[in-house]
Amino acid sequence: MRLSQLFARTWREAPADAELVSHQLMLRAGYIRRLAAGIYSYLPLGWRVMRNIQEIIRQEMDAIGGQEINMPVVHPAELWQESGRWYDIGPELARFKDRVGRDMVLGMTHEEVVTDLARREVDSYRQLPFMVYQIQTKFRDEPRSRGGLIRVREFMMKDGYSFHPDQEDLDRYYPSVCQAYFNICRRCGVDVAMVASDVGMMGGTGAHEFMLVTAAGEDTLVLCRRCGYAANQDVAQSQRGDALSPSAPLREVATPEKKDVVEVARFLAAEPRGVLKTLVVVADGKPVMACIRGDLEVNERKLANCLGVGDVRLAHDEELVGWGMVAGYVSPVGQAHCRVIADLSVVEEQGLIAGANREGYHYTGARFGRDFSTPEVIDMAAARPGDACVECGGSLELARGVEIGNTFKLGLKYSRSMGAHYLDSEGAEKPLVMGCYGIGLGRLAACVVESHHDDKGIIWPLPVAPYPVHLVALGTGEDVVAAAAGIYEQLNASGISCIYDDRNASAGVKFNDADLMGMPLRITVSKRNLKESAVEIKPRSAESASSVALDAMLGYVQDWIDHQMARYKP
RNA sequence: CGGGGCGUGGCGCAGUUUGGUAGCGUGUCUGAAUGGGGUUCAGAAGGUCGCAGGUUCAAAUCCUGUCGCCCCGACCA
Repeated sequence: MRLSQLFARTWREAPADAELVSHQLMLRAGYIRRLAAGIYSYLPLGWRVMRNIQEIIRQEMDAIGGQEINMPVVHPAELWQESGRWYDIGPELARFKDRVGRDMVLGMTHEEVVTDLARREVDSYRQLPFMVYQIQTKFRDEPRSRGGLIRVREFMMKDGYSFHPDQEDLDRYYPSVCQAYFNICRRCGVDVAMVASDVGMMGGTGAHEFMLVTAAGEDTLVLCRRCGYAANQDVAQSQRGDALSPSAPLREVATPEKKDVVEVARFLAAEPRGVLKTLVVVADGKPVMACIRGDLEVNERKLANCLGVGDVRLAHDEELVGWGMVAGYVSPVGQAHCRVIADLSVVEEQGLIAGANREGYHYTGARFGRDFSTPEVIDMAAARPGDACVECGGSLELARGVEIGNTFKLGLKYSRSMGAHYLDSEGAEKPLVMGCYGIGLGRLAACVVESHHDDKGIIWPLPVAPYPVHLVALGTGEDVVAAAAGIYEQLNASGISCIYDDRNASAGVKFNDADLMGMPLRITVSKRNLKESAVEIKPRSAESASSVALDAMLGYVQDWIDHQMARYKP
């Protein structure tokens, strides 16, 4: 491709509203252009990256028995009503009516459609298991898109769905998908962490996310360096430390104006961890007292999952009043009206400071099982850095991550609600057991850039680079132009695709654009080198260039490419 | 949806407080010189100042409304 003809231009400066490096560089180098909030076009260079990523994904999905299909973008609402998500999902599901007034949706994912396919096609255990996947555009009307390609509304996703006769078969297959995901990310040059994750709106029995660990990430991860434990904070477990509070009789003490944990603890000469923190949350419109040791925070996602509701929120002060509660002095001690749920951290404590359910007073010496109780003891604490790992006791760390892909054991959620059955070898009707597996391609591309750039531009790993070679002709002398054109032809004839900077521009402009666009190998043709019958070859990732004889050029490039590709081989 | 901010040639910005009919850098086009890290000189094109009302002799500037975009939060397969 001649750069003079390439449909894209580079920008010297990034638009002011692009914050992430990947966003800035992909805009500046002419890979993507924004059409609307969270909606992007891919220019030729960007699309070549996407096609490379697609091909890697296809190879890895095919390698684990995947069969590529393509499902519609537009779905009739009835399918989503059958699964229940028509009612469960809010405005991020784009809905519209067709010309005859029929409700339709834009597919944000394809469980319904693929389950519908499966129930029509599958009758017998002999057809199981199988996995189908597609690479296709999705639309989710996110409340807030951000970060360039990291969080968008319209996006290309690889979504795969596996169907199994039973849970054991899904459990057997699931690790091969995870391995394929590691392979995909490694071949794209992205180092990912597989973390246990929340099952979210998909429902199901287990899930993992594949995360690029980066400060630009939106999710909080809990990691143990010692044993490799890794989980999204929304499901992460941790040890809370031994109970310390001494046993004491329950006694009411005056704590005027002391409402929050820190104030109360200080007033009574105690530590925050000697206080029983009681949050009143609203779940399905009803109040629940969530009790946790004072030094810990509640993770609302974990709490909501334990309560079996979509989400919880803190109650407003007016709501508390309506329920006869006193803000700052709420407590499970001596009250019988409100559902109480307790974190594991409070069970062993012998004498905690707790609210007295009246203005200006707390109890000391409150003990679980004696002064208050609930059958609902759960893990709702947010893991903290430095907490002990539940697996090995090592010290946990917190990190941020970008979710590139996810894997879910869906189980029976859709086959039940949509009636997808098969007959087993005994002739008994059984529901299909499903897994589903997603990867965001644009997000993966952005993560490659986040992982591979310097202050001058992108540094593409060879397998995803739009072109392996960036050929630069310096000056407009006839000999240089002729030599460069010859090399261009030679590379093309050898199947090495190449971007050829044939513009009448100065060396600085060409080098800067080459660095910005980030092709792995740069070949420079100039009068200076031509005198030695040589060209200059420089890997984008290297500091300096090598002089290579003209007649050795092709072999050098081919060897370099082969050597690089070997690093990324599955 | 809550909080904050921004809309002025392709991109980055000034001008808005104190109304007087739009400017700088970069990019683009033409010509010339230059030719190893965004080179130089000369000339040129390109803007209903997001949109709609209103105030005024006069609005980028003041008022009202509206749309779009960004950041933080809520939300998120």
